[in-house]
Amino acid sequence: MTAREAEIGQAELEVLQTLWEHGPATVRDVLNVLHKRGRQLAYTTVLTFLTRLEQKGCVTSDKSGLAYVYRPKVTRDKVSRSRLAAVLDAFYDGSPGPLVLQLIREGKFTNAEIAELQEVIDGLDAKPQRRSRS
Amino acid sequence: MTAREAEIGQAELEVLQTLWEHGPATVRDVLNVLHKRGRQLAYTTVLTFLTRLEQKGCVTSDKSGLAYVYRPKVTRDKVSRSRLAAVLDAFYDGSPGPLVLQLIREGKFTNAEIAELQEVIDGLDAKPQRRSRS
DNA sequence: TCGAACCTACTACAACAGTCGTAGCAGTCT
DNA sequence: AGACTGCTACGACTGTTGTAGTAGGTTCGA
Repeated sequence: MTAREAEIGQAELEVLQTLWEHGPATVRDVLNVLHKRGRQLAYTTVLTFLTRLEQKGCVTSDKSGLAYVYRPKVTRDKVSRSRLAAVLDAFYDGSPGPLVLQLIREGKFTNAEIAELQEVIDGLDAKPQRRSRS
Repeated sequence: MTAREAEIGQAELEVLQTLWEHGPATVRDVLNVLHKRGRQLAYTTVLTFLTRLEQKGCVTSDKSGLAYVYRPKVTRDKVSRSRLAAVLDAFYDGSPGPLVLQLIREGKFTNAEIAELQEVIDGLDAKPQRRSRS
């Protein structure tokens, strides 16, 4: 419970994402990335988000040179896991089967993904009750 | 965009869930269900949530008899879809493959689910580029 | 018919999220 | 040294969410 990832807001998350993607960055770095994406924000707004993220334990900062450099303290993987788990608990009774079925029904998977999935699943040695190849 | 499901708060969602599970209900009905679950809320709090959900277009109400009866206007399916899509977009680049792989890696699936999944996937006629049977 | 029980409408308020402005400090260029 | 530029600290404001109280109407049984 080091970081309360659950309480990362939408806009805060955007900022955190740029850190995950681009590594350690200053406020201005983040701002530039966001601007490039068409996200118009004030410098101080980004600063606020980074400060709040730091208070929440999601990033650290150290002053190297002129400005503070922020770097993520929680991994993207961890946050995604907990977000996914939240949706899973709220809507799929915590079990991922129905979730995947829904994704399949919606045709979200590309053929390539389905093939890959097939491979991975076959690779799992989970009760090989109906596997036809070894 | 009839209903802005994105903006349903956590507590509001709890209320909406009871409507999905128990069908049309009055404020008191919902309150009873929640109390049974150990969720202690005031009557007026539930009323507030239902009122807000109605403003957001997520439920409808009609006065049949003494009290208003609320019924869901958005389906659970629709909301779960949009929630899942949000996580998908934010963390998995919109493609569900990696998401499922993560679930598998975490061992979230039971063996039975994996078997079922296998079945469903095999049943899909997705460019059978590596299917070995049938 | 009178009171208890129940219902809704309205109001309130704290916390948080999103957004930014101002003020002041530090380094830099001329 | 003075002017610029860039950075941070702090405060502020709005809207939303979670939570609830109060006031006033309606219904139903005694």
